[in-house]
Amino acid sequence: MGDDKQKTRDRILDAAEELFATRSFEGVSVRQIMSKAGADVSLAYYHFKSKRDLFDQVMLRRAEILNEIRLNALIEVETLRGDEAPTVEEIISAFTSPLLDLLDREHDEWSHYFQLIAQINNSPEWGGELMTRYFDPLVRRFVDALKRALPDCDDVDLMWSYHILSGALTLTFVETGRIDNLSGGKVKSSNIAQIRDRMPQFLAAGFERLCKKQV
Amino acid sequence: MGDDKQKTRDRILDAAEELFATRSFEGVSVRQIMSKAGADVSLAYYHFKSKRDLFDQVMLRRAEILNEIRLNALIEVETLRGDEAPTVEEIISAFTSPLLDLLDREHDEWSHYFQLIAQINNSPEWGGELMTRYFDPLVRRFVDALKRALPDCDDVDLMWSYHILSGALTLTFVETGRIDNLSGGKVKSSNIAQIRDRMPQFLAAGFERLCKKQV
DNA sequence: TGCGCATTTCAACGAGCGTTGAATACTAGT
DNA sequence: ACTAGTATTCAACGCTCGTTGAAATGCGCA
Repeated sequence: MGDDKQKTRDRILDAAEELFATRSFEGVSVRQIMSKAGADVSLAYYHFKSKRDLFDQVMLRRAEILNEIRLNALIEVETLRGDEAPTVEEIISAFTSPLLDLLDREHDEWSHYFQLIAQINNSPEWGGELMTRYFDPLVRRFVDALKRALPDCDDVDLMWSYHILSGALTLTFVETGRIDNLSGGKVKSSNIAQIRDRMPQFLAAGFERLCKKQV
Repeated sequence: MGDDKQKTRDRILDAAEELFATRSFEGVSVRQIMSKAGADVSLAYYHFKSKRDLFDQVMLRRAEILNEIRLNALIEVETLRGDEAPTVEEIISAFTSPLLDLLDREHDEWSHYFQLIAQINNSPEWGGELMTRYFDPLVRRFVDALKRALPDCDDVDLMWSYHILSGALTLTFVETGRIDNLSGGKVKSSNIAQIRDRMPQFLAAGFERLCKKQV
């Protein structure tokens, strides 16, 4: 009955994903996860080696899908242009839009995972190792594309620009409602359509100003 | 001996600040904090009402200092200009540079606090309420200044631009070493001097492009 | 029907958690 | 030297934690 096995395992992963995302790794107990998953505590240790292993599997489950989608988006803009390099905005859009689209169109399935990413990306303890492990190859690929679009850009400028990009994208994943408050309700953090095109526009302008100044 | 009281209380706050910042609220026990502070467990409950109260006092201790420094920086660029509005870059710089300067010049004293800010800003559970409580008045003041510098800017563009700014600044607080890896060691996340001027330059370009497009 | 295996339940372990109350040490003012 | 009050220590509470081993269940196949 390998079908039920998959079903239970996935229910545990779903519950863990949501709770880890909203309350952090240490802020949630295995018992709370299994209670949300509707299964006995010890089943967690039948399907996973430990709480930490469960966490790693939560991370891994969607990372591969994500990397493939984003890589395809980059390849698409590159081949579309043929021999000449894509614009900075097109590259950035290939990096950010797949995520924002998933957050917009398949919100229930992806929002918790993105929140989890945001949390570990901003944690000194987890951020370095985990983000490197799961996303570095893809990021290098994008940085290379940006270097080709901005051939005269200094490495220091380029890397700090990417750093700003990364921070901006990350915060968008966590819908704290702060922007709703600050705008007096006129702007909603849940309205991803609003940020989808603005994000690459804003960031491309930054890249270009920083990289052009010493040409 | 009100002097020793202050000394012990501050040692507890220092230890708590560092541990909360690196391992999160739930990831650290009161016993671990007091062990680092070199004092008995129950002293935590003599100086503070609860673990949560200790956390709040850690947040509060530096928030007021920070708000004053940043407000003064804004007032300074405003009065320097006299009647005409400061440039977008000057306003952004007044918002970001005080923090980056503290991180650079008084690293040991401020780095843990900034890491803590980064962590709660990216937490859906804490981020909304705590950031609003401690920093919203100041943020509103800066957003108003930006509105004056960009009078034709749509509110939606302006708020999302601020959102990007906030995410970029936040991630800079947490030194995960990712940028070190990605750049092959050529760029160091600890080298705040490199980002100090690049951050406002980059972000001002973004604000201006987003806000000018529908004029 | 019964064997073998994957899945699930039940009960428990030692450890650490946040928190408290009572007892002790210290020190400033008389 | 005595007192008042602040600061610190000691021992313990009830509870939850992550994890485990053994027993029970369900199921495809002989």
